Amino acid sequence: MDRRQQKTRAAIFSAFSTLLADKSYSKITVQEIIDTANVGRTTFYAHFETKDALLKTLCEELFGHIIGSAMDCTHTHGLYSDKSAPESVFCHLLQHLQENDNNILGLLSCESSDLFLRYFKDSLNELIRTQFINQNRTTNPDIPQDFLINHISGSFVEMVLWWIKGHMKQTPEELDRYFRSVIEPVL
Amino acid sequence: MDRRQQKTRAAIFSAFSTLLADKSYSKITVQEIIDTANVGRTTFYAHFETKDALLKTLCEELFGHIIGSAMDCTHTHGLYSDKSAPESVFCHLLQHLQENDNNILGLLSCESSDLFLRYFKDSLNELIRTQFINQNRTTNPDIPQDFLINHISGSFVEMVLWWIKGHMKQTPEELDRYFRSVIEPVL
DNA sequence: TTAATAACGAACAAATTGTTCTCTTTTATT
DNA sequence: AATAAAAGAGAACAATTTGTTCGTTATTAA
Repeated sequence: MDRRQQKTRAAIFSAFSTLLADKSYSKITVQEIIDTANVGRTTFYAHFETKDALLKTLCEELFGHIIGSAMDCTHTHGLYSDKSAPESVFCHLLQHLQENDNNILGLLSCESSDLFLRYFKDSLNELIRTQFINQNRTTNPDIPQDFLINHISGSFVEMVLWWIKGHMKQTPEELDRYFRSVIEPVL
Repeated sequence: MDRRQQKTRAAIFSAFSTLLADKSYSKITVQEIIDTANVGRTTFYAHFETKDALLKTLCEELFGHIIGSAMDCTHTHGLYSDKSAPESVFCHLLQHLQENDNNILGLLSCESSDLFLRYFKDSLNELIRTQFINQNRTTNPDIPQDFLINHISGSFVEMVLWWIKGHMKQTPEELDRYFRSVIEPVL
């Protein structure tokens, strides 16, 4: 890809992230993104059709990366490494979040975090669903598997929201313990 | 209150709900609300400062009502009527939702459902928190109560999202059973 | 009946959006 | 180093949208 395109793209993403740290997605205008990124109006529209398209692309890059790494993790270890293991995929994910790659935390702490967490949850659902299918788990037959999968990914997302809201006082390991203590009993 | 004010207010709320059934909140313009409600531009702004203020007021009216009724329910019965009771507050809430007062379901099924469910969750959190305080529950001391409260209300909201997404195939009683089977083990 | 008040409608400036030009700069390639 | 292709800049644009300010008309409560 042309070096100019890369630079422009990076500038727009960076500007967008910066703005998101300050104000909610809905209040950010294309004009502001253009000004902050310091690119021409035409250039922006050459790269992204709308502000929504920009958001979508950003989410795809971000969560594609983080979930991809978790996928690798589960392929070798399963949802948990083993029954007594301190290292679950969830812990792995939380650590990834805390490392703050690509300022993902900035996005998840911003006013529009819901937005990102929905994308996150969709990816998580996939991750957990494949785990269930691979492991042929024997769950309570009275409870639909689909419900359980949604419960797990949903609870995880809600936990992350709670974590962020409380300024991330807990370590990923602590959170993982909390999470397992409310999830494992239902599996 | 002046009869004219009531009518205007109702017309705006109704127009807003109608529009929300068709398109996402962010894509609705004040102009459309004005046109649909068939009120003057000045009149709209005399009632609500912005579109956001309108949304907030609508949410307050809606969830104030539904949670208020659940509050009454828990004051007499507690979070569950008794250990083996088929009637939990959650069931009560779900039934309320299904009855579709004020077209609340229309709002919760719309593209902006997240928006409403956040309001819903905040109210729920209050409801559950007061329950915990009143009952002096003896929960696992290693897990913060705050985490548990968030887990419960969060899971409930995620379940409702799941329910709506799947076109509400289940009855409130079924859902209540699912929910209790994943929540009671952790209490 | 009357005084208060709510709604209406037109017009307004300012900001935003997405597009279409032309012109300049930067690439990759030969 | 020369060149053709691609990308960006910048100005101008019509169309919407927003929130406000008028003066006027209708409705309400007393």
